Amino acid sequence: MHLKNQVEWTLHCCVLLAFLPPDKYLSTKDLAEFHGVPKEYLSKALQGLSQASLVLATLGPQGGYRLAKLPEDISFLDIVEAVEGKMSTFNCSDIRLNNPCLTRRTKLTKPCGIARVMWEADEAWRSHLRSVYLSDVISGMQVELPADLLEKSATWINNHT
Amino acid sequence: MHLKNQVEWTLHCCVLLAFLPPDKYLSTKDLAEFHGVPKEYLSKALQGLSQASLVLATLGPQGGYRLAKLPEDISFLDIVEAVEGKMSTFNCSDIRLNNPCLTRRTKLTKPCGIARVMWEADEAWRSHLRSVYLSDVISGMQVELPADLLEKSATWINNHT
DNA sequence: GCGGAAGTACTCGGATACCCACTGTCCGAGTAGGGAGGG
DNA sequence: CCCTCCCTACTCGGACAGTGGGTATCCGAGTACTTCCGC
Repeated sequence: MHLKNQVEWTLHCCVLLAFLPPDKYLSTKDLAEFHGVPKEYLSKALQGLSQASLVLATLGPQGGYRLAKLPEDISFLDIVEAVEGKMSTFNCSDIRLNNPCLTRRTKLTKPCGIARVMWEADEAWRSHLRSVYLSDVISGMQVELPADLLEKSATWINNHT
Repeated sequence: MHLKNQVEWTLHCCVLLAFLPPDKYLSTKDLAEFHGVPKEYLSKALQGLSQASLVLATLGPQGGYRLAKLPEDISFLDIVEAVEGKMSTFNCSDIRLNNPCLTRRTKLTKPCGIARVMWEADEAWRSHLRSVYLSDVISGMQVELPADLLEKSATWINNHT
């Protein structure tokens, strides 16, 4: 069990896009350059965000992506699920039905107890991601990161729009 | 992100082993037959449990596996980590260090804020798994499952030791 | 000088190869139980 | 009849192939800007 690299890249891209002036766009090329990741592959991850309506895309020169919503309205779960999918991490294949002691008549109404625990754990994970918004980490960064780095990054963004 | 099938198999095997009379063993062959899964591959998963000292193995006729501890002392996390490993689900490759605005002097002491959130979510997942013990699901099964199924399964186990 | 249309350059989006880890399988090392033989 | 030794059969453990999803890449469809031409 392992999250894709794309998740990390996408999260960082969203943070960067949050610093973008309104109605401006940042291209995949610039996003990839800023984070030092392969442009073409990052593009595929951003497609997921676009399909999930988390970002807006525009073509042509000066085109690219920008956030479709405010950072206060985009949770980590939104981004993670846009890339990883909404499928549960645990897949119950109901192997209890292979129990040789089961007769035709015995009915198992409730879902498998083991699967229930695993699904609860999955929900605990998602619940935490759902509780953290993009704006939260941005506020944190503005406190923790050196001021000059934030300023230089902001100007870098402005030079690339 | 997706858990291996082996996790499901292993959890069910542990539950079955909990019903085993003390000092008796159940072979991989029987465990595989009971759950309808490939014997050879299940063996590989049980090796993980053995290396994590969750089960004891014995060779020869009448050999196999039995729990090394009481069901009250084996958490879901123990089993999941024995199969999936203790590695975090989120791998931070520190792409923030590729930021072109970073100078040689700027120091980033704290870990990446994004990674911290993802690690917290991972910990929430593990925390839930850590709070549920094998004995819990067994108690639940003894309430929910039909009595005759439990009895037949118990006799099945006794016939295979 | 101004408006419009064509051309161009740049963007996203989907379709296409490559590679590692999960899945599945096999065989060898080692041991516990059973049986035969001797006392 | 009982004890000991040997043999057999069964077990786990690690080493060996096959396949699907993640990783990386490329090219085509579409658009906004720019430039040029005509009025």
